[in-house]
Amino acid sequence: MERVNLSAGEWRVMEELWKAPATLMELVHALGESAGWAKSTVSTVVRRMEDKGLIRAEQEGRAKVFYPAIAREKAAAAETESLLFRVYHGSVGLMVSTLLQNRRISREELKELQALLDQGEEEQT
Amino acid sequence: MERVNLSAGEWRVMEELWKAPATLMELVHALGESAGWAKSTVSTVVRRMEDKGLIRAEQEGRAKVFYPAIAREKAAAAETESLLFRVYHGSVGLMVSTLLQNRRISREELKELQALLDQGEEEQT
DNA sequence: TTGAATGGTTGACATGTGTAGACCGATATG
DNA sequence: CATATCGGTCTACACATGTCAACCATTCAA
Repeated sequence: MERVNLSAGEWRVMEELWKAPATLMELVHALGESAGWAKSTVSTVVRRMEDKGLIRAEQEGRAKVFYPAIAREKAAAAETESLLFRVYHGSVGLMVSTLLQNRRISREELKELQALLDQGEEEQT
Repeated sequence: MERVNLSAGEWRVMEELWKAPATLMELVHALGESAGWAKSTVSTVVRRMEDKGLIRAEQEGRAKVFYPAIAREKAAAAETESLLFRVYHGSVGLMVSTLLQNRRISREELKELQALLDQGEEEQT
């Protein structure tokens, strides 16, 4: 269970690659639009991420195609756990309560959450 | 609604100050034990935090006493919201579901969460 | 009076991250 | 052929953060 902890910029890149693997130039276009990054910015971030093993590249014709090397769920879980302990000392209740206090949550979403909890209860049995 | 976003080190300091306001030396002792920080490390981090307005100091006798300048709930909420959007695009359901998937949650905690949700439902009415 | 404790301040270095300009070779196209 | 585009590398800078050693002035106890 590796300790992945992505920066905001790294998340942007991963988001693209989780949608679909892409060449550097595809990333340049996507992130140029969505993040306003210059080509060299994209390139640098991508290179550093490859060095770290967050993504990997495969030569495909003239261009390299980049793939995520970690699953989105894994990265999301790692970030979330890290925050859970740093901020809430591991208390899920506190975290969820904060989450709920800070928004007007829709009736539908409440139902969904309750369903999630019920599911958790069953598994426990 | 200021954008507070504390680093891991800053959290350690704030944790101490949220327990109770403290002098630099009290922080040095506490963080020396809990974090293994040298006196100068504590001092530097504290100074930078004061510059940023995260904490404020009041002369009290020979020593300055440091106080948190932001509430814990505010800081916690800011971090949580930031993660919620960066990682889950704002979906509370996804976030909670990840949280639940990653642990065996106790029956009591489940009850608590359910109570939280029920409360949310009432408010909505 | 001298040495330890109190209560600091300063300057410095390493690493990670955000950001990009300059440059370069290959290829496609007018 | 010239030149634009594709696909990419390299170097560099700034700022935040983690980390500390060295230094200093004041006070208090032995």
